[in-house]
Amino acid sequence: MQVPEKNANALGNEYRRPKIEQVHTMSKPETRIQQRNRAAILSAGLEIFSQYGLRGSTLDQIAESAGLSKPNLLYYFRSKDAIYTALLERLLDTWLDPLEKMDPNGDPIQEILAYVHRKLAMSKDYPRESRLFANEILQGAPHIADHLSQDLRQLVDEKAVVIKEWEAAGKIAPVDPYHLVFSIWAMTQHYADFDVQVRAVLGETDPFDGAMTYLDTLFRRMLTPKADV
Amino acid sequence: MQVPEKNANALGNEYRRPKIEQVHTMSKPETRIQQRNRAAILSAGLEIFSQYGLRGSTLDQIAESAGLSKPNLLYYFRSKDAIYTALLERLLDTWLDPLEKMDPNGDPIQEILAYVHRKLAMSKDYPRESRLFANEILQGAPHIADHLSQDLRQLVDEKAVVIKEWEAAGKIAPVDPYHLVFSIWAMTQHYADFDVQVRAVLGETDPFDGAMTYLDTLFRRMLTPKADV
DNA sequence: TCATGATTTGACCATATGGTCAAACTGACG
DNA sequence: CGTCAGTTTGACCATATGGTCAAATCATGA
Repeated sequence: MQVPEKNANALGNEYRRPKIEQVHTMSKPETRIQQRNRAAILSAGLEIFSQYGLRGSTLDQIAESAGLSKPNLLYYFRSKDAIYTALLERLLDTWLDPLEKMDPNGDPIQEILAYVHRKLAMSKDYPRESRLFANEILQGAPHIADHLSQDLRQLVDEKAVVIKEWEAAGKIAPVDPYHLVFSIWAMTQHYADFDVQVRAVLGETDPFDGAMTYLDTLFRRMLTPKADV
Repeated sequence: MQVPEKNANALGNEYRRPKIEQVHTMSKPETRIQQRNRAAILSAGLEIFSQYGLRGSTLDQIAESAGLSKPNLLYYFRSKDAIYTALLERLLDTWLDPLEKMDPNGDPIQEILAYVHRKLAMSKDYPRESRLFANEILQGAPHIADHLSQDLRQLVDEKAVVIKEWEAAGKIAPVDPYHLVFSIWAMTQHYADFDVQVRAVLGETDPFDGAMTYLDTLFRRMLTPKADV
């Protein structure tokens, strides 16, 4: 499966024959070892990539962190890039999930606050994922540009409609729904991505306690419709 | 090499024969050529580093962007790191400036909004600087950790007091001043650092117009004290 | 014009790094 | 036990990259 690649395909190296990808595509079940090692590699990749970025990370680092040899890594993933890409793709779902969960039929302010809550929890519980993502976007999102203008955009468009409906129903004060979403992303992810800076300023104080309170207050005040309307 | 991150790289500068540093330190005036080339190098460095990060950028890239040969680069800066560090240090002042300008004697809400405005303008006009900074923080701020817990922290502490006084005077609604500052950083810098994402979602629409309106509304609603107080 | 220091560069080096490969090893199963 | 797909690795390679250096070129002021 992955070995029988017959490197004889000395044709263009444009697109290499995926050794492993076929395991997925061609419906061969993963062995226990494969599962374990792939998981270990992705975990190690997350750790390293989130810290040093794609170009700043080396296969040796990842290999060591995964407890495997470098050639062994490349037995499971065709290249460094493949590990990175696999991570990003897996991450994207996780990333959109909290927004997807926002329920059009729930109480508007509660729904938005719950979304903020979920996002902040992600920053707290998955800071490496957040940083990996941030790094990718910072570099111009070369690996996920499509996803952004497809899936992400579509989802946000969809939720923007919902928010506008809430506004029309007088359930929340008027706001630009897109910038509302941006501000939620910005403020919640800030606590993961800029963690060192936040902690440098706050000292010993834990950022997340105060953050939740603050964000709650912020969005409540901004979104609560004026009483007289 | 990047993991080992041996001795605090700030210290490692001692043992080398600084060709250029002496020009600075030893009070020798800069020649016109020096000024021009140093400026070109810093400009090129900003361009490249902000796009690929420290490790992701190469001297050759910077050299080409600066229109100089690689050895010539190293005639003006002792190392790649030296260029990066020089950039960061120059950037720090610029970065703190908008907050410093916040006037304790001005009208509270106006002052805060003006600060937001200045920060957003910086994201718009100096996105490369913003990204360079973001990248450094994301990596754990290895080159400016000190500055953060010194200068930055002190400045924020100082302004936090001012904000608390405004609050005590009933000029603004109660808020945690630290998280208020964080939220301003987060939301304004988001438009520079996550530019691709924002644009992927907004399509053709210019982000900054809507952003200013939105942020203005947001902070006004959050900070305006309740009428009945 | 010439001397002298500043500037520039081609050639070069050591190391790091992504990736390859053939050979060796392992484990599950008939 | 034997087999063979699946797994692992030591040795190796090509290239990229940060950095050095001696020699050449240039600029400027006496």
